[in-house]
Order: sequence, then C-alpha cells, then structure tokens
Amino acid sequence: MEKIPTIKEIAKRLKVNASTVSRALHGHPSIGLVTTMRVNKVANELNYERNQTAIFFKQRKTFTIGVVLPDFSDAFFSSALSGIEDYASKKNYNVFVGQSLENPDKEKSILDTMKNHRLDGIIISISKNTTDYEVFNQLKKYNIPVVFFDRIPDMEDIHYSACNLQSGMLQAVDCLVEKGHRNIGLINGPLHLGASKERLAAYNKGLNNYSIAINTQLIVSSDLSADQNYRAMRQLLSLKERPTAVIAFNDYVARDAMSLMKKNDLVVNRDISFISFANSPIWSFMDNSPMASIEQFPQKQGVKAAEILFELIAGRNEETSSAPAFNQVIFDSSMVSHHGKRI
Amino acid sequence: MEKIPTIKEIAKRLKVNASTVSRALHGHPSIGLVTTMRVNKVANELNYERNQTAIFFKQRKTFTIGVVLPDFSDAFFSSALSGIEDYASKKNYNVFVGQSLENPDKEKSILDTMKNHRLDGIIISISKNTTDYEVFNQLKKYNIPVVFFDRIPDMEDIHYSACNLQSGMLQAVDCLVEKGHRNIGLINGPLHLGASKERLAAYNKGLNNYSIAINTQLIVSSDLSADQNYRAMRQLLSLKERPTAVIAFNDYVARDAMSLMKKNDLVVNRDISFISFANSPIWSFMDNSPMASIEQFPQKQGVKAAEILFELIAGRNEETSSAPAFNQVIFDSSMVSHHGKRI
DNA sequence: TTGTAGGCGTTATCAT
DNA sequence: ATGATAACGCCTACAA
Repeated sequence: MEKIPTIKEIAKRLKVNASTVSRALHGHPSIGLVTTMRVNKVANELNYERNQTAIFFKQRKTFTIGVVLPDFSDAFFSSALSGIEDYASKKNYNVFVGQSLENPDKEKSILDTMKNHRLDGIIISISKNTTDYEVFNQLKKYNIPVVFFDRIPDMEDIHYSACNLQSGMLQAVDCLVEKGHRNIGLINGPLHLGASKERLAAYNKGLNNYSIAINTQLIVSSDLSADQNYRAMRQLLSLKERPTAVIAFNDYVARDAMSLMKKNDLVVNRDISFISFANSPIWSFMDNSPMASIEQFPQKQGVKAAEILFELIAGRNEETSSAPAFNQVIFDSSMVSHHGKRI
Repeated sequence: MEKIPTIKEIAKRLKVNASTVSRALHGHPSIGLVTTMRVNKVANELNYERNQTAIFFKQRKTFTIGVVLPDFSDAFFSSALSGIEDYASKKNYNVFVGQSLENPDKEKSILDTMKNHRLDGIIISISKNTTDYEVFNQLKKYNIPVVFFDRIPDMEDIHYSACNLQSGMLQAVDCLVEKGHRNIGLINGPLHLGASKERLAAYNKGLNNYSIAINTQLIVSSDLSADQNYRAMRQLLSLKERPTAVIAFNDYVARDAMSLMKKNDLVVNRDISFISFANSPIWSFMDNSPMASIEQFPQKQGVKAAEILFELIAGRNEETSSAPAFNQVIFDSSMVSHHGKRI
C-alpha cells in the first residue's frame, strides 16, 4: 500500500511551499506558468487527488445533499431518487441516502447522522409513523435546509413538493360515472394517514359532484399489508350490491384486490373496473392492469424538491434573503388511461 | 443563525481543556464522574453535535460506502440498493450513491468523486459501455476496496457478487420442452454484453440437452430500446415457423414483445409462451405476465456484495491478511413460475 | 510571484 | 484525573 500523496508531498519534492502548490492546482493567476506546470506534472506523476474530507472540514461545506425515503425498492420512491440524483449530479453535488423502512427511530438516526455530517441540505419523505418533528427544528438550527417530498409533516413554515390527489381522483370518478358506474368502491389506506384522508375527501367530493349518495359500505380500508388488502376486497365482494368499479389506494393494493377477483372467477375491468393510484411504471403496458392509473409523477416531484433545495442552498450562502418565502409546490395528480399505450 | 457549538466552546464555558471535553463525551474512564456530567450537561444545553467532517478528516475513515448503479429507477437495481442500504445501516455505515445512467464518463466522474471523498469502500454495477478499467486500479492504489455487483468487468483479481444465468435458462428450457415446445425463440440483448453471451450460451446448451437443433432464425437481438424490442418480436412473428415460446432478455423486452402480440391478436402464454429474466417484482402477481420469470435475486446479490465489502473493510484495518483471497460469489438464477402466486 | 502562519474541530500522545 | 500540544490536509490573509 503506497502512501497517499498530499500537497505537502508535492511541495517537498519541488522545494516550494505547500501554499504555492495549492494555488497552482487551483490555477491561481498569481502563480507563474512554469511553477504551475511543474506542480501539475508532479501531481500527475504521484496520482495526487485532493482530499475532500479535508476540504469539507475546512470550508464547512460538503457539496452533498441527503435523501431520506421510506423504501428504495418501491418504484415510486426509486424513480424519485433517480430524478434527484440526476439533478444533483448536474449541480456537481453528491447524494447521501438513507431509507427509513417506515421506522421513525431509524429515520431519526439517519437525520442525526446527516446533521453530524453537515450536509448542505436534505430531501425527505417522512415515514408513515413519524410523529415527532423535533429533529426538523434541530436541522433548522443547524442551518440545514430541508425540503419535504410527497409525505409532508403537519408543520408550518416548511418547504415541500407534493401532489394534490384530488384532481386525479376527480378525473377517475368522472371517468367511471361517465361509463355508467354508480357503485364505486374505495379501498383506502389507514385513516390516520393524510394521504388516506385526502383520497377519501376527494372521493366524496367526486361522487357529490354527481349527486351520488355516499354508501359507507363501499368504503373499506387496509393497512396496506397483503392480508388486509385481501380482506378489504373480500369485504367489497361480499356486499349485496357489489361495486362495479373500485378505486384502490395504490397499485399494490390493486394488485392484491385483483388477485382476489381472479380467485373468484371475476374478470378485471369487465366485472369490476379498477383504477389505482400509481406506483408501478410497468402496469401501463399490461393487459390486465387496472383500467387507469392516477399518476403522481414521482420523478417530477423529486426533481422539483431538488430545485427548491438548491435554491435554498444558494440563498443560504448569500445571507441576503430576509423574507423566508416557503416554497410549497403542489402538482396535480392526473388520471392516465391504460388503453393502447406505447404501441 | 446561531453559531454551531464545538468542543472548544464547551471547554471554554467550563474552563477546562478541550481534550477533557472530548474524553468526557466519549465516556473515557479516566475522566471524573462530576466532570463528565458537567460536560454532558453543557453539551445538551448547547445542543452540541459532533462534527463528522472533522472526525473523518482526522481519522482517515469515513464510515461511508459508495454505491454506483446504472439506474435507480430500474427495479432490479433499486431493490439491490435497498438491500445494500439496509445492510450498511446495520453496520452503522452511511451510503453515498451515484447513478451512471449507462454513461461511462459520468461513471468515471462518480468514482473519482468517491475516491476524493476517501470512502471506505465501493459497490458498483458497471455501465454497459464501460471499457476503461483504469479507475479501478486507481481505487486499489488508494486502498479503497471495490466489490462488483451483477455487471462484472473483464478483469482478474476482483471481488464480486453475481448471478449465474445458466441455471435459470436451463430450467426455463426444461420447462418449455416438457410442455412440448420445440420452436423456442430467444430475444437477446446486444451481443457485446457479457449478459447476452451468457444467455445465448445457456440457451444453446439447453436445447442441446434435448438434441434440438439450433435455428438461428429463432435468435434475435435488440439493443433494449422499445423500438428494437418491437422489431425483434416482429422478426420472430414473421417467421414461417413461428416460435411457440419465447425467452426474453428481461421483463422490459418481454413487455414490449407481449404488447406487439396483443396488437396482432395473439394471446400471451396461449399462442406463444413467454419467459423472461426478471426485473419487475410486480409481474409474478399479474394475469398476463410471462408464464415464468428467471429470478436473479438482486436484493440477495446486493446484500452479498455488501457482506464481501465489509469483510474487506474489516480486513483492511487489520493489515494482517497477506493472501488476497478474491471473493467471487455466484448465485444460481432460478426460474419461478407465475401460476397461483401469493393467493 | 512566492513564503509564512494560523486555523478549521477533533483526538492521540505526551506530560503533569 | 486533567492539561498542553501537535497533528490530520488544505486554504487564505498577510507579509515579503
């Protein structure tokens, strides 16, 4: 194992001062051309690489952002991460990641670590069970900007990029009612989630637009586990007036519900039409997918979060912005039909 | 913006030496109980958090690994990332990520950055077009262990975790031949990829096992773009003796090929049976998915890569291991039928 | 144009 | 049990 070359080493060999080397490597104008070239030559020979850890330490800037998401293996989050990484790398920023796996303790520890690392900023989609927001105030104290993404805590004065579920839900209801459906089921998520409340409110509003009375039996919910997804669908199937259409909390819920239909010899989108909030990019190309998806554009949302974050990072450096404008961008979700996609 | 508290600040307030504070915060036994408590008290009051950038710099250790993958939005890689992150976090390591997007230049620049950051180790799945392996030698010089994952460069003396495609392919051929298929098509990827060569060799071997002559017309390839996927399938459909079964390079290829079948009023798995190498975790639950998938267990592979990497990191610290054993773990891929899964 | 010196926050090694 | 000091690698005012 060779010793890793440093500026000092280069300086020693050239019998010049370390600061001269430092300046030469940066192309500082005051350093003579000959010296600069000699320095670069030796640097190349030694395979010198600057030590970022030293630079971070000195400059109190890491050129690194943190991204905390519940689960990278979820297509929704991974495509967001993909967009964020791409954006950050174009800004010459690095990306540090953590996944909470819906565990608030792990989330907290990730955020603590990121705080200790003095990251320049953080994008986070909080876990389902996060109730303690103290850590976010901490981050504010440490002057580390935070942008929330998709899953927003109930706090004021925060920056976020999220998606308005109502627009997509209304489009879905419109679409179904136009096709003649009146018994529209909703398999919702756990009601303590804001996302579930939003879906329910929009569902109610949608039916209300057509003066269709709300039938509470048609509204079931699941904790999003497979078992409960099945149970919820079973509940709908057992109704006297079985729904002719179902809107599912997300694709995974739809998948399980559709599985159950098959088990009962029912055909998806013939016996019961399905629409689900989108996670999976694959379904739009499948035959027996839901009839339509309600898209939330995770990648776009992620990139927007990154945009906001980089504005904040830039603003922080300037120290000029006295008025803390809170960037709160809300995209409209949108229903996308799966008929005749792509080919 | 408050000033971020440091050890010095605590020391000043308590009128003790900084080293005392440092030791107290670490629970060093030589520090008196009273002092330790006083230090902790003030540290809490000031919301002191240790500055990792300083520690990294001083200790020449970052407790951070880098993960470089072609595309986070690909389910195969994102589930690997999920496994790696989970494993690393259990070892109290942080994860730095980069996605090459199949661009060797970007890949190189990511690796350079990681080298500059003095990461403790790197897991990488190289881009399709990477031909210059010099950077990996560089990393070796910097004593940064590298474990390759799934996409392995043609180098000696490397560590990797990969997947043997042959076993799954043979199972697929077995399965199809047993069902009476003799005309089995192969939609392969670009032939310069090792992954394509492996598939082809295994395909040939599989047919050979049954003394079925290779019909080169049944072997088509695509650069994995949608257009070429369609073209490849069109080619197969236009044959006089159209295949009764098709094995596809991966799920995305299968998706497009299956789309084309639908367009031609052919029914998947009735008119032509499909088996594809797995990317998408969703398909095993769908009705009109391929008949079976050949699983490569990305998460398991990723975790194994992480295991190898952490062994290397541990070994590097000890400086004892004189014999550089190269960990090269190869999983068997395995065909998984999609009939009656999960429910 | 180049050298000198000080410091970023922490910790290890002395000494007391 | 605690203090003093130096060092990690780099950068930058200031001096020359």
